[in-house]
This record gives sequence, structure tokens and C-alpha cells, in this order.
Amino acid sequence: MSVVRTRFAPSPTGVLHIGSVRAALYSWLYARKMGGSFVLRIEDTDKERSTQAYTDAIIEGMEWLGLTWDEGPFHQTDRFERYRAVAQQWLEQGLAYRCYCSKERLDKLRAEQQANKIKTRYDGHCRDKAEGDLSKPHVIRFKNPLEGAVEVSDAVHGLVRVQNKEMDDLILIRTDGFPTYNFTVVIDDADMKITHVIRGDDHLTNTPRQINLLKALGAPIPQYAHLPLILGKDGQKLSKRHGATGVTEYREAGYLPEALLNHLVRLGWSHGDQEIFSVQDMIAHFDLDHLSKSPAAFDIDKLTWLNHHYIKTLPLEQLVSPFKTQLQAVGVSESEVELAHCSPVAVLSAHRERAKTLKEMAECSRYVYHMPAYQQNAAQKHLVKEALPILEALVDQLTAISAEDWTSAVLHATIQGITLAQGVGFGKVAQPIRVAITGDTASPSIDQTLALVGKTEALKRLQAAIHWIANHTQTTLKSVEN
RNA sequence: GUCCCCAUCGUCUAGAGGCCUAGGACACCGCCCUUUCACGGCGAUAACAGGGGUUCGAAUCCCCUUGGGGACGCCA
Repeated sequence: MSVVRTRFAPSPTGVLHIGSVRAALYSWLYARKMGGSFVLRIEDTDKERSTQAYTDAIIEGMEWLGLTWDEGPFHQTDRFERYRAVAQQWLEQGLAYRCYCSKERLDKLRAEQQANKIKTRYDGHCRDKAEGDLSKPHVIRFKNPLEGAVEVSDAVHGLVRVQNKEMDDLILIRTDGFPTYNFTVVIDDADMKITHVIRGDDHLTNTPRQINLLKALGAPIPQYAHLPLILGKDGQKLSKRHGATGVTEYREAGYLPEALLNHLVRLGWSHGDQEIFSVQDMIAHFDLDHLSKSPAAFDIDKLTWLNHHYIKTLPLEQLVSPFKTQLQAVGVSESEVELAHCSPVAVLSAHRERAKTLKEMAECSRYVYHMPAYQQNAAQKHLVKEALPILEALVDQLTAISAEDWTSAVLHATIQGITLAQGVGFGKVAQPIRVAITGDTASPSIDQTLALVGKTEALKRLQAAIHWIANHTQTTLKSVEN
């Protein structure tokens, strides 16, 4: 049994798409599971559309996800000599031929075929002609077999048979001398000794052509696994209009790689009823036997649920760095994080139950770093004159607490004391404080919230709230002064 | 249009002829917990696309229909 070698071969003509990532993940998992190698190959033969920026984004995305490669990244643009050599050899062996058909003729041909409702394909016009004038523009085409059929043994679809007469003579080398996709893939997969090709369903129809090319090359046929496409919620191909399709967008939206990987691994593969998979679990259980055949819709709600799960369970230290990035995105400066009364870990710990993404985390914990403006409804409802004696009593008692005693437990006892003294429910006390401290009505338990911002800042905000109430309720102001 | 692929709750899926009055998860709804928001707990609604076979027995096997997707580039 030979060593398993898988590959991920994206083209740098767009962002790292969520569908590609799943193919990369499965390829990576299979290599890891089997103790094989995972190769990263950049398919940049389309010189019009390939950019360095996209290449960088792909590599960055893979690194963020932790999908480490053992070899590469290889660039097809570095291998043009090899492709040309194969084409030349095939020409000499009669496996390929030069085609001088003009674009116009090809366009016309296609139009006619469409009008006649038959499959559009090259008609082999130059296939049996003698060698033409090499100085004239031409392409090199593969002589696809005319007879028989090709069988693809696919791990998800089983045996797929396609007649050779359904396939035409595909272009190997373009007029400009650049090789084409199907040609380069085949040579690279053969040269890199790829044993398992795991990729999207959209490649299923050109797999038979690639097999013919592989046979011409005399290379072994790899095991294929064509994954059903990932669809949007509406059942259509996943695209921009369904929201984010690129991995970096999910990163920016506050999703964790653990969650994205977990969601993706379950989209088209299953292990009984198990929903939660750590990367270790995936490697331990992944196989090619439980892949599903039908397309799956990308469910942002489930991703969000998984993300929340990981926020709740991952070691907090692991969340600190991306959390800081999110804080900056919501206007909290690095120095504010430095100067805060509590550590990012404490903030994360207090809010992990209520923030489903790190972006939400930053939004709902921003108050720790600086006082946001009051939410109008919250202030109107809770910063009222009835709250005044409560807040004043609170300020009195909190001032007496030493900095070392400024803990949740002590704060809780203090607030409890006020509810008893004033004969009011906990909510009557907690909500005005919450609005005073956070500007809104939702936060961790009120003692924890106070502990987080620290004594100095808490008292400042409480005083500010008292003044705010005074300014907004004239009559109460007098009663205060008396 | 031609070729290829697919078809279980709204969504992801379990299910390899009897274990299925079809299980789990997300979402939704209800109740409980509760100082807010959450977390959590409990519960409810919800699916084998249709039709023919095969079989003692079919969600599971075969055929057809319907529906959906993909490919048909000097893109990858």
C-alpha cells in the first residue's frame, strides 16, 4: 500500500471560498489520518485573472485555519517547461496535434451546435490534417479516443461511466503558449504522485478527460472523491448574494477557525450523531466512506451555534488575540485594553455565555474599556428618580470598599444590603446600576459588571448617572438638595 | 438542448431490507431557572418527492416520472 498523498489546488483568481476550504479540509484530514502528505499547489495558469494578492489570501487563510501543508506551495507558472515538454512529446507520439481553427470558426461551430440542440464540442477539424505552418497562430489539442468509455471510480458516486464520443479534443496549449487547466492538473498530479483527488463535484465531468490524459502520460489513476457542492440557503450555488463566501470574511465577522472547520466537516460528511468535532476528532474519525452525495446548504445559524460552543469551551488564552482585534474594530484602542482594570481573559470569561461571535463579544464588552452613551430606552426606563436614592446609597457604600475588596462577592453583598435597607427587589437596584455602568440593559451579573470596570471607573459612572437623573428630572433635583 | 450527478424534518444529517409508530443537531415555538441579557434544563411542531416493481417484509434494491444541481471556454 503506497503512502497517501493528497493536494489542494486552488487558483488565485478570487478569495479563498468556503467550498474550496471544505475540499482542502477533507484532503488535509485524509492525509493526516492516513499518515500521508498534503500538497499545496497554486494553479495560476490563467495569467489574466491570477494575482499575488489572491495567492497571499489563500495562504493566509490556510494558515489561519491550521491546514498545514507538507509540500509547496508549488506554482504552476514555475513548471511551464515541463508542460511544454509533455506537449511536444505527445505531438511527436501522435497523441496530440496542432489546431489552426480560428476563434471565429469555433464560435460559429458552437452556435450551430446550440441551434441543433446537440452538445457543443470541437469537431476535430484539424485532427487528421498534416502538420501546418508553425509560425501561424495555433493551439495544441489532445487526441481524445473516439471509441469506448471511461470509467471513474469515485469514493462518493461509485462508478461513473462516460462515453469517449461525448468528449472532444481539449486544448493543451493555448495560442499564447500557456498550458490549460486540465493539462497542468494531470501532469502535476502525476508528477507529485497524488493518490487521492478530493475536490468539488463541478470537476466530475472533466474527470474522464483527465483520466484519458493520465493514460496518455502512462500515469496511475488516483482515487477520486467528488464532493457535492455547497449551496446557499435558497438551494442555489453559494455566491456573494448569500453573504460571505470567503474565509477572511468569517474571520472578520468574529468566527473561530475551530467553528468553521467543524461546520464544514459536517457539511457532507458524518460520523453517526456526532456534531462537535475537535480537529483531533476529525482526524481520528474522518473517512471517505461516509461522504454524502447530495449538495448541502451552508447554514450560518449552525455555524454561529458552533462558534458559540467554542467560545464557551476553548481555553480563554486562545481567544485573546482575535478578541483584541475585534475590540479595535469597535473603537477600543490598544492602550485602553492595556489600561483597563481587568484582563482580556476576565472580560472573555464574564461574557462568553452571551456572545456568539468575537465581534459580538467586543460589542457587548466595550463598556469595560470606556463609557458608551446611554441607550435612550434604557436610560428612560431605569435612570429615573426612584433610582436616585438607590444609586446614592450605593455610591456611599461602594466608596467605603477598599480596592482589594472590590470583588464580585463583596459587591454582591453590598447591593444585597441596599435592597434590604430600601425594601426593593434586586432588579430595581441592578438595572439602574447596569445602565449607569454599561449604558444598556444587558451585561453579566451586576456585581461582576462592577468588578470588571473597577472601583474608580464605577464610582465615576455612578456619579455621572446621578447627575444625569438630576438634570433630567427637575423636581427630584430639589429633593436631593434638601 | 446534450451529457453527468443528486433526492429523509425549514437546514445539516443518522439510516447499508425487518432494531423505524424514522433517531440526533441547528433554527423556530412553549415551559422552568433568573437581578438584565444570556447559559442551562424540560417539552412541542416537523421529513422518507410521486408512481410502479422485487421481497414474507423497503426510507433502504430496480425502473419511470417529477424536481434540483453541475458540466458543455484558448476559466480553473
